[in-house]
Amino acid sequence: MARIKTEKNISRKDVIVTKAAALFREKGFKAASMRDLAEAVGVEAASLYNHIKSKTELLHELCFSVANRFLHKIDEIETEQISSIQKVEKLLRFHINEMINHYEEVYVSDREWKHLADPYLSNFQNQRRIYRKRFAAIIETGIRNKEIKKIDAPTAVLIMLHAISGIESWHRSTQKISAEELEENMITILVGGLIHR
Amino acid sequence: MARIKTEKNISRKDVIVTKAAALFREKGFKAASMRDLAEAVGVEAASLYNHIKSKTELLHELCFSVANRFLHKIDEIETEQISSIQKVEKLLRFHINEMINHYEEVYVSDREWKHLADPYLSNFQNQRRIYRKRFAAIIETGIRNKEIKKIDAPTAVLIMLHAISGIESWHRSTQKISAEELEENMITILVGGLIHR
DNA sequence: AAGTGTTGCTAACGTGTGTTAGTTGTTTTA
DNA sequence: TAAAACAACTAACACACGTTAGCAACACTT
Repeated sequence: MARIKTEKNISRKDVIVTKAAALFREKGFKAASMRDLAEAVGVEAASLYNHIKSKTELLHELCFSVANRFLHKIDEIETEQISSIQKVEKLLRFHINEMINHYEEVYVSDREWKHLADPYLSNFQNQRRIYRKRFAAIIETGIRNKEIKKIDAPTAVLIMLHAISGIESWHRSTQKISAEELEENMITILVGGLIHR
Repeated sequence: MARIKTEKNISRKDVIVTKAAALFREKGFKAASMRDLAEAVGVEAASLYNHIKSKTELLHELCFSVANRFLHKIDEIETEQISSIQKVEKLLRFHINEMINHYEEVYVSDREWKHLADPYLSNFQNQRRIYRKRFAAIIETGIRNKEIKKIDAPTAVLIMLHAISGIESWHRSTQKISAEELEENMITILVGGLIHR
């Protein structure tokens, strides 16, 4: 009888959630079936339900664990005594590293949250909206201090966050530059722009 | 008997494809059912098949019509006698306007192409890869001419293209800045960067 | 070694899916 | 106005899906 292998401190549920992230990323939440997931885990579909409540529960867990990591980080950054530009850069670097190191979870949280069911859906959307407002507030402070150009802050946030989700393409490309190079390039372009002066 | 209304030069198939774009954008390709689509069109599900071959055909049409518009544009821009930065800006403005004015089709083409079936899938991926290489080539020329900073061109392309897909959030936000403002802000940030000099 | 909870299995249910067949009604053509 | 082409309908099929019930095998405690 095939058992789900676990190492210490990793529950069988964690194994399932992790495999689910990879699967949802690859196929999309709706297109990924519980039978697919079972195969990836090495078990029959019904057996999954000894560890999880439902397919959507997997999505909840993924989306909110990612969202919470970002919320904690912005909590931390807001209180630091550094310039706005430095705050923006720090937040961006965190996003970039999350996308590099926890690719599948972050990607799924970003693209598949639409398939959450209420009340989780509204909750998630709220968190997201608030997070973006706080990000925009940092930028607006920077504009008032003349560190940052006079731009529409929400638009800037939208550009930054979506630009980072492009790391998806980096992950899948065959000729990758290193993670460090990627990070530096993204910061250069997003913060400093394209034009050579 | 409920008939699909058409105006001149718009076939019933076009009506279906357009409604499909809106539906696929809202729910995702997999989650959108033919019965949903039928309801949006105002007809029974089976009736759709008098006009289309299959559900995936709808996705093909959407993806490739969008892809072709971008390919034509880059053909045009490549031959122009302007600086690399100007070419980049022109291409970006085209992307932005496509995203503003043909939101649903562009969005679906961007996010749902994974659900294409071979040989369409490989075909689409190829076109996409080639398009990005041509975009990167423009940037590399700019770098050699010292118009553009020494950055990794593929990374720059990835940032630009994904940043633009963020216009999705603009579409759904309640307090929108105008389309013109959006365009100018995006160009400012993407081409000129964040830092005030 | 016995007992107990855990984790797996098989079988199956109910529902929703894309799609086809066959028919009826409507518009266009001759 | 009759015939031909088109576009809608109802009914149904075959299949894949998420999930549950009931039972068997394993692992750990005492």
